Amino acid sequence: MSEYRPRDLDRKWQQRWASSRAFEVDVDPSRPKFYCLEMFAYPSGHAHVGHVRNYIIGDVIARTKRMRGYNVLHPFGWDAFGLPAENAAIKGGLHPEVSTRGNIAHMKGQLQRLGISYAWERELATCDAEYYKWNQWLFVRMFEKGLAYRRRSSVNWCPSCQTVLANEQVVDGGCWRCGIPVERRDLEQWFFRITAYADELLDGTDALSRWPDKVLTMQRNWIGRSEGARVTYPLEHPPGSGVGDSASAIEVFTTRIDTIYGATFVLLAPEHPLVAGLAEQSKDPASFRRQVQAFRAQDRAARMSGEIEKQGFDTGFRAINPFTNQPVPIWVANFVLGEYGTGAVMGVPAHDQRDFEFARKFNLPIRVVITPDGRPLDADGLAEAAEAYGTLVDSGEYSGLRSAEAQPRMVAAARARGLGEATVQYRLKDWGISRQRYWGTPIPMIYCDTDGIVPVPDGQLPVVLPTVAQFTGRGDSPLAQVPEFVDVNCPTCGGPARRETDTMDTFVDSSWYFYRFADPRNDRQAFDPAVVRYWLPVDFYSGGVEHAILHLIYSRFFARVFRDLGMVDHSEPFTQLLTQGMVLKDGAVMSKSRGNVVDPDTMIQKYGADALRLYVMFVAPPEKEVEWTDAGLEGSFRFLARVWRLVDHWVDAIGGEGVARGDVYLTVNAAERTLRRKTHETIRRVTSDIEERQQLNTAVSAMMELVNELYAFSDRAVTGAPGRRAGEDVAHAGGMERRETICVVREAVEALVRMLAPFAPHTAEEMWERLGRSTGLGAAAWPACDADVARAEEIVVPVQVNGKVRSRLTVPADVSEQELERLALADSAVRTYTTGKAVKKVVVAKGRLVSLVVQ
RNA sequence: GCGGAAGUGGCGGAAUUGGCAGACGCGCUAGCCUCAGGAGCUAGUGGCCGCAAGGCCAUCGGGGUUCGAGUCCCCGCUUCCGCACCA
Repeated sequence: MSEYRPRDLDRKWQQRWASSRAFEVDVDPSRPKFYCLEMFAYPSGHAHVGHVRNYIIGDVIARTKRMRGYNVLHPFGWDAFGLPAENAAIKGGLHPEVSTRGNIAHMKGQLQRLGISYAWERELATCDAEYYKWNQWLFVRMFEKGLAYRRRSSVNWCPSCQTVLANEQVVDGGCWRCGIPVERRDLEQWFFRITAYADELLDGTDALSRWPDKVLTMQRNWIGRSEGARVTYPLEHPPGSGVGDSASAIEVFTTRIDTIYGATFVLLAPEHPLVAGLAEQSKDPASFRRQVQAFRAQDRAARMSGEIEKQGFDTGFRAINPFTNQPVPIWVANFVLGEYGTGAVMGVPAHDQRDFEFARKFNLPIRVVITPDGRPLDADGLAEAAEAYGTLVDSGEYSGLRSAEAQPRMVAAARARGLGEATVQYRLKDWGISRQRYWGTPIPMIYCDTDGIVPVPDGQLPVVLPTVAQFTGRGDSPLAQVPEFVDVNCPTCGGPARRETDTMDTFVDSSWYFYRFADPRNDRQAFDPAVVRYWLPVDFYSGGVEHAILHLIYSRFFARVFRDLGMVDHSEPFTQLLTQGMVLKDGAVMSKSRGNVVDPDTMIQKYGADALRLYVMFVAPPEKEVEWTDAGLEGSFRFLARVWRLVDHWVDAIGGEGVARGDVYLTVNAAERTLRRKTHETIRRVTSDIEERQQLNTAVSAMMELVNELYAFSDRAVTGAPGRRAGEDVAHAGGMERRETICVVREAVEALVRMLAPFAPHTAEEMWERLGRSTGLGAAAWPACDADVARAEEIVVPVQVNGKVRSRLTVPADVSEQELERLALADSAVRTYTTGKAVKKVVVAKGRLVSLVVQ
């Protein structure tokens, strides 16, 4: 009798996998490939069980696919650039390079102690020059294609992180990382033209059938495509001098041109370019500017608190509604967004709730021009705006048309007069990637007074991040303080020039790392297209839902950039996406500051890696949030020990390479037949739970059922009695079993050990070895389900009378509907409910149920 | 406010196509084994009534469709998530 000692097994098998390079793979066109990937990790120092859950999910998939005969690529790496390491350095700690390398070493050890089957020879870190060189190379390609460009614009600035943030990185008005409210700053920045792919990124979501709807919805909303029109409102009296001349009209964006006859004012965002000019020409420029300034200052605070009160003021100027030809007042309003559309809107109070509130507050006229249900609306009696589509009224020649008919005609009319055109507007904006920080990829650009902006020639890449000794945390780029870095000769004219000193957003690093994994040591290219063609796209990708927009939309963008560079031949990089739920402790997300982290190493020390792996898979479906409990982990440990004892009990009888002769199954008894059925049914369930349904929790419970069945069977086999007998110790089976019993049990135990391998690989490998199998649990080791065996020959069919189950019939599985009906009506328990009553209806669901209606 | 997902025993969860609600595990109870048990084995464990056989009720609440609803439809409540003046 041997004891289950997981810690010894962990060590033994982890060493063996490493020395045999068990998980390293190469391109092999003769085998189907499977690329299994978990989002790589930011090396924060310590992984807690919440992080680790994701890697276990991926590992179960990877190990299963490997056993199913796939050539499985399962790599891991480090999203190693980023602010926390640099911030720690500012606080007087270690250089980011040193702390990052140390954190990587520790976290890698944690993953290895979990027995995650990574191809570690492909490990990469984005802070390696061999990696970020290709960030720079790609940046230059994008610059050449006009996909990377520089412009001055108002950007999000995090005062705490001392850097610019992309729109995607602003959450609830605050920095995604530290939560501090962001400010607006005008800065020269590099942008990636992701909007060039807006339509494609949106349409592409339809094809992502194996992504969660939630993520697709979030991406669609983020892209925010809306179709409408730009319409020009000429100024009533174009100012005769100065700024006004070139800006003698206001262009608005609207999705509801059908309501334009109801436009009774025009609203400008405080940031609108025309505002300064109007202020200049106004009666009281100082007061005008003061009010604009108040709105702009307000914006920041308002973002945090949510709703702000609508405010505005009349500029005193008027514009001409191009459809009514009537002048309407121009107001500046705090709720009009400068960044969206044209920064100006037409105010249609009768049919837009915001305009309605604004008009009521400032006593602006309300004109009804749409009747939703044909019944006239009274402008004075409106309680809220009538936003629904309907039939146009009081709209000149368009009166009487439906909204949908009117819109294209009105756009065409505006266009004919040069006062408008149909446009599509996106919420998505170009991705600002400049960061005024040190610990990132240097942007490979040079500024020359003669030649302007010049990319670093490919031959001079990588632009290596210089070692900086002092981190001050001041608001300019640390690289600007390194003269040896900044001062450079212009690649074109050779004269003195300056390097760009900003670094790239780290989301650039993570937008293509999954390609590099296919060919991680290539020093001539970012990757060999032929190798990528074999491995990509990623078949299974899992990670946190917090990347639903950020990383996943950027990666989809990069895939298209590589495609248009001719380097990949797909558009979507991730075929299937799983967003795993978080692990909570005491009802809250684990975090160092809360002090509620569960350390995987502590758990491994106590129960072994396999118990931890199994518990995390068993506790809930992968995408659900779970609450950590130590008791649950103990339960999984008990299960593994139970399996261990089972194997221990049978090992002498079933061990060795003996192969069952096919005909032995012809003489099995009833108990043996039941066990065989359970075995094959379990294979079917576990296989589909892992591969198709990704319900890893029910895969585990199916195996638990098989173990329970094996225990019950062992009891019978031991005692020779048909039923279970309390007190019998299954550990003393002796060697007296029938040949049939041995074959059936061997079949069951072997299948069990194999199916357990993805979840509890160390325990399974050890048991497999103890069973005397010379080949390990490698390729093609997955058990096969015999559908004929899995199918029950007898089934129990419930009989309902008026919707209540009154009897159960045990019948052959292939019983006909007629026979089932006959048996049901003849059943004595059923008859007590049917005698003296009329059977009005009989419904037979073949093989499932009989339902009688009596009266 | 808009959009999405969800609501099932004491707890985590299962029910795959509209067909026996509560698989599996945790916890709890009892028996066995044991020097001992925080080990193991066996049995029980949604509620109510009943000695029992059995019956009734039960999947957030209320309606509906159906022979049959946790599952489909309508109304409402609650929770979580995302978006949040996007014109």
